[in-house]
Amino acid sequence: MDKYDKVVELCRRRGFFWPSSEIYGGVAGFLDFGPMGTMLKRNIERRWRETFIQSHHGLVYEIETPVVMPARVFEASGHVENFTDVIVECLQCHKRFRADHLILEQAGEIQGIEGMSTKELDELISEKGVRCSECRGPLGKVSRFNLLFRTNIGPYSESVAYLRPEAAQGMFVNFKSIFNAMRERLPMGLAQIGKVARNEISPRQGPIRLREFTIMEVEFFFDPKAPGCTLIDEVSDVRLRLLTEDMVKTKTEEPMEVRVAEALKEGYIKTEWLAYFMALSTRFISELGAPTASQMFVAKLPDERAHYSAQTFDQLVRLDRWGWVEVSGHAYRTDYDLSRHIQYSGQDLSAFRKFQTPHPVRVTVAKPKVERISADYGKETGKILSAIKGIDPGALKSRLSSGPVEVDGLIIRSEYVEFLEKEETLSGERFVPHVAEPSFGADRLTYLALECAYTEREDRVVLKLPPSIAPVQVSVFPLVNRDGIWEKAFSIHDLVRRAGMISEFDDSGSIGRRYARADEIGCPFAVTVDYQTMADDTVTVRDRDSWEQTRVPVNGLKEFLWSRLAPLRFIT
RNA sequence: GCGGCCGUGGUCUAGUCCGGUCUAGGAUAGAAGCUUCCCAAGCUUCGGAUCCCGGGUUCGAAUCCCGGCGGCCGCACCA
Repeated sequence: MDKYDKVVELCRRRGFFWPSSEIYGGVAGFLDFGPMGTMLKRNIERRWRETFIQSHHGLVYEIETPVVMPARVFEASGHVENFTDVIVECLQCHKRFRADHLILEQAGEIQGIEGMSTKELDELISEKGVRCSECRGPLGKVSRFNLLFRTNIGPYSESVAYLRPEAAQGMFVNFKSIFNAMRERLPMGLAQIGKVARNEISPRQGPIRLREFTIMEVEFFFDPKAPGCTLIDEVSDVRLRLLTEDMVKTKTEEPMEVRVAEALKEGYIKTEWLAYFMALSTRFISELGAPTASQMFVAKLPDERAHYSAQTFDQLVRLDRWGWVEVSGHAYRTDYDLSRHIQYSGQDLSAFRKFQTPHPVRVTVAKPKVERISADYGKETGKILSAIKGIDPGALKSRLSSGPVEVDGLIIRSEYVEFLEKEETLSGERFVPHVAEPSFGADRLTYLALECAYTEREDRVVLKLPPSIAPVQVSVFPLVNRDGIWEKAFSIHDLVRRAGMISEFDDSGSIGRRYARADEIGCPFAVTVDYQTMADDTVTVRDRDSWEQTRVPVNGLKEFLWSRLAPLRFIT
C-alpha cells in the first residue's frame, strides 16, 4: 500500500473525497468532495485568493463568469480548432496514436505538419508509407478529437455552446468593460476561481486528472512597452528551481536554482510579471506543505506549448506515486487572445498609451470633392464617399498618384479628392495589452496538501495540514462528562466558535480516541477541559504535531489560538 | 482506446483456484450505554453487505462463463 492508497483510504473514511456518482458505478474523471474535503479545498482557494488577489488590491480583481459560453468565443480563442488531438488507429492491433507524432517519427521532419488537415495527414501517411509502430499494421483514417464539452443553449440545436476548458476566456471577453469600470489603469490583473471541463480521452490518477475541476487563474494585462513589474523587488531573492528550454532539449533532469533577479537577467524568463507570479507560486505551494526541494518549473518546448503561448513554464511537484506532477502553468500569452477577440467580435479591445511628451505629426486629410463625384455618379455618390472614408488618407494619396483606385467595383479618380496636410499633436497611441497567466488546479492542490500532510505515528494517522488550511481548526473535549466539566467544555467550544474558528466538540470515547480522531482530520489544536479548569479557569491546548500540552487561561485562549493559526508558514 | 491485474458492511480484509457446510467470517471505524480518563484501554447492545452491475451455466453461484461499469499498472493521450 503506497502513500496514494493510504491518503485515498483516509479521504473516504473521513469525508474528504471519493469517486463521483458512485452508487451508479462511478464515472471516471469526476470527483465528489465531502464535508472535510470541501472545507480544505475552500481554505486552499481562500489562501490563493489572499495571495494572488487580495494582497494586490487595486492591481488584481476577481470576477465571475459562466461556465457555458457560446461557440463563437472558443472559435475566437482557437480552442475549437486547436484544443484537439489528431488521432489515428491501427486497423490491426487497434492501438491509437497521435497522427502527427507518428508521421514525424517515421518520415522525418515535415514543414507545417502542425497546421495540416486530417486529409493532408491521410495523404502523408499513404505517401510516406507510415504504419503502426507497434505491429506494423495498416492505419485507418486520421480523426480529430476535440476535448471541449459541447452543449446547446435553449431549445435550439443550432445554438452550440461549450463548457469552458479554462476560465481565461471569461476575462478576455470582459477585458474592455472592466478596464473601463476600473478607470483604465494598466497593468491590471483579472482573476477567477471556477469550474472548467475538459473531455479527456482517458483520465486516471484520481484527483490528479479530472474531466471537471476547479481552476484558479490570473490573466495579467500589461503594456508590452512597459513590461516592468513594479513588485519585482519583493521577490528578486526568491529562489526558483528551473529547467529552461535548453535544459529540457538536452534532457537535463536536475533543475538549476536561480534567484528571480538572475532568471530575468539571463533571459530564462521572458517577462517580469511571469517571473513575479512564479515566485509567488513557489511560496504558495510551500505554504500548502510541499518543500521547495520537491518543486520545480519546467519550460515547455515550442511544439508542446498551447496555441496561444510564447513561453510556458509548468510548475511541478513531486508526488509519491506519480512523480513530478503539474500543479500550475505559467504562460506568456502575449496579445494573442485579445487580438483574436478583436478580430472575431469586431470590438475594439485595445488600451491607450500616452506619450510622455505629445509630439506633432503631419497628417494627411482626404477631402472629397462632392460636386465632382456627383457629376459622375449621381445617386451613387454616397457609396463613393464612404469608400474614400474607409481608406487611410496617406495610403489613398500614394495609390492615386499611380492612377485610379478601384474599391468594390467603384472607381476613385484623383480628381475626386483633395489632400490637405495638417499639423496635429499626437498625445498617445492605441495598443493591445499583453498577458501573463498563472493558472492552478485547485483539486490537485487539495490532494497535494493531503499527501504532504500525511504522516503516521504509533500506528495512527496524523494529518499535519498547515493550520492556515486545516478544515477544522480546534477540537474541544471535556476530560470527563460529569461535575460540570461537560458544560464548561461546551461553553468553551462556543467561545472558540464565536471567535471565528471552526471548532468541533467531542465527548465520546476515551480522551486518546478523541485526540486520534482530531489528528486524522488534521485539526491542529485540541483544547481539553479538566478538573483544574474548574479551579483556576485554565485549559490545556494540545499541539497536533508535537503532542505537547500548554496550559492556557480561558480568557487568553482566543488570542493564543489565533496567533498560532493565522501566520503563514513557509516550509523550506 | 488496447493489454495485464483487480472489484466482498464506512474502511481494511477472509472466503474465489477445487460451486453446496457462506441466510458471508474477522478486524477496524460508527451509534447508544456502563466504566476509566491526557494519547484509538475494557465491557454490553445496536445498525450496517443488491458479495460492482447485467446476463448465462447449474438442482444450487461471492466462487465458473460472457458483456458492461469502475479502479490500478503498462502503452497511448494529457492545449
